[in-house]
Amino acid sequence: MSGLPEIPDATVARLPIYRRSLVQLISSGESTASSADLADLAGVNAAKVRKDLSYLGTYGVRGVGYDAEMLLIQIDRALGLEFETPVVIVGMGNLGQALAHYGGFQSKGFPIVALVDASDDKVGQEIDGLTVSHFDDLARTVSENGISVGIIATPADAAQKVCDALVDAGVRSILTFAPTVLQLPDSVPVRKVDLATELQILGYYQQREGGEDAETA
Amino acid sequence: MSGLPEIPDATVARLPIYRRSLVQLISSGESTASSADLADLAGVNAAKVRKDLSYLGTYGVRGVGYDAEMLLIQIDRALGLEFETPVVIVGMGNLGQALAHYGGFQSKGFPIVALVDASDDKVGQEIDGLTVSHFDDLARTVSENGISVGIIATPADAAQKVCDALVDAGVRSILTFAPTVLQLPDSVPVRKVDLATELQILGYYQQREGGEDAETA
DNA sequence: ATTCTCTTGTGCATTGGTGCACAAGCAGTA
DNA sequence: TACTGCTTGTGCACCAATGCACAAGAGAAT
Ligand SMILES: NC(=O)c1ccc[n+]([C@@H]2O[C@H](COP(=O)([O-])OP(=O)(O)OC[C@H]3O[C@@H](n4cnc5c(N)ncnc54)[C@H](O)[C@@H]3O)[C@@H](O)[C@H]2O)c1
Ligand SMILES: NC(=O)c1ccc[n+]([C@@H]2O[C@H](COP(=O)([O-])OP(=O)(O)OC[C@H]3O[C@@H](n4cnc5c(N)ncnc54)[C@H](O)[C@@H]3O)[C@@H](O)[C@H]2O)c1
Repeated sequence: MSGLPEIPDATVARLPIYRRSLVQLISSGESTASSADLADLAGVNAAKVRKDLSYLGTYGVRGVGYDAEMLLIQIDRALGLEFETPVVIVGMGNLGQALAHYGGFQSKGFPIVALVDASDDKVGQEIDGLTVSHFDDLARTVSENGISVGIIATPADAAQKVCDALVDAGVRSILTFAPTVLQLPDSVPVRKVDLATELQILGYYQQREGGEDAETA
Repeated sequence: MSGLPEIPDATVARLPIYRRSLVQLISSGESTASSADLADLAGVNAAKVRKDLSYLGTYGVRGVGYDAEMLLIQIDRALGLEFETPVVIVGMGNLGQALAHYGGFQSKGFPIVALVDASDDKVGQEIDGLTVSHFDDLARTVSENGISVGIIATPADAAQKVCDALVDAGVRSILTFAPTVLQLPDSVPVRKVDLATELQILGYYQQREGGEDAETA
């Protein structure tokens, strides 16, 4: 579809960090950003920054750096952030409600436009200006609102069912908090956030305290 | 300290998934687990499972598989899960409160034993059986409770300060939700969970919808 | 004892990621 | 125009991770 040249996974995972760093530089008045500046703010090697950015095209100027505004536009284009991406949260328990209240998604281009739960306790309730709708109406909720991202915040044992329903409803990518492996078509990308897993990973490095790092990929 | 042979990062990140799969097999009555079983539940390649587990030692039996209970013990030993690891949450806003209410940490060996905030609105409040203590008392809170993990759930601009305070207080590893790069000594491992970043990564893969995967590392 | 079946453990080739080091090239100055 | 200072873009060598493929070994059956 897009004529872009295929960006390595490791690079894609860093683009949002560069973006954040860049926004920071811009808001502090800089109009150009060098790879060294970005490397510093992003906590990585400057050569890596340059190689990563080179996948977007040749937007740097030797001897000067990158034009900050231009680079931001290019990163946004690569990440598909030119347009807003509406999100639905499924599962309005502890976590789902915290996510619904969080303003950070809206401001980053991912407005939360619908909330869904299966429990009668939750359905109909108003949370942060949105009325919780029923899981059975998911397909309609998704299509009516043009939703393309689904966030799963249900217990693990409901996650696969919710996942299937989201895919059927036409959601194009999924972010899950449920600690379980989801089965889904290759055409729908998933990211998993599992907090207990993160703590367990820390346990390993903490145990052999003494230096090795534990970078989040 | 431990005479263990140094486990690759990629393997460490998968051990918690194997652990979860193993617990699942055990609770469904299995007493042995083959690499194929585990691979299936964990959503990875069977050869990878075997190579990963081989870093723990030689606990499999050819023709049979792994003794489930024994393997669980070995994974727990590698991850330092033999003993409970007390946790403090700093920042009792939306997210901090959701985390405090979540029972999953306790049951996975990471009891939340203290809650901290800097705002007078929050300090003194009781949440889930714990009284929120003041940020200025962090050092005492950490040492009195033998806390070794700190979770940062404050806004990004307070995160570095909180991080420094946690390290000074003697915390041995950190999990942060603040969307910012933290500066801290190599001896203290960190893991970062950044939800906006996750959504942006999904944006890339969604844009070039058509097959490439987007595995969480 | 021999054979057959099943599963581990690992050697090896391949792929992906990292970072050093340097030539290429722009801007500003004289 | 020629020179200087700075920063990009990338070739290259290294290291980590992946997964195929197979020999080695365990147990069951005959
Ligand atoms: N709360 C946390 O801080 C936290 C931390 C780490 C992981 N998690 C994970 O996040 C998930 C949610 O956690 P939580 O604490 O919010 O749980 P919760 O029990 O508070 O909320 C779960 C919600 O999902 C709803 N639900 C159940 N089945 C559903 C279905 N089929 N369709 C729609 N909604 C359904 C329930 O009605 C409930 O409102 C869990 O998988 C949990 O393991 C939560
Ligand atoms: N809520 C979410 O769903 C969500 C999602 C993604 C990321 N995050 C990130 O998690 C962090 C917390 O988000 P939130 O929505 O809970 O924010 P919040 O504003 O609701 O809560 C922040 C809390 O931190 C406290 N605080 C501020 N400075 C402090 C300090 N120095 N020491 C101790 N406490 C301090 C505040 O008093 C407040 O109670 C933010 O960095 C946010 O970007 C939150």
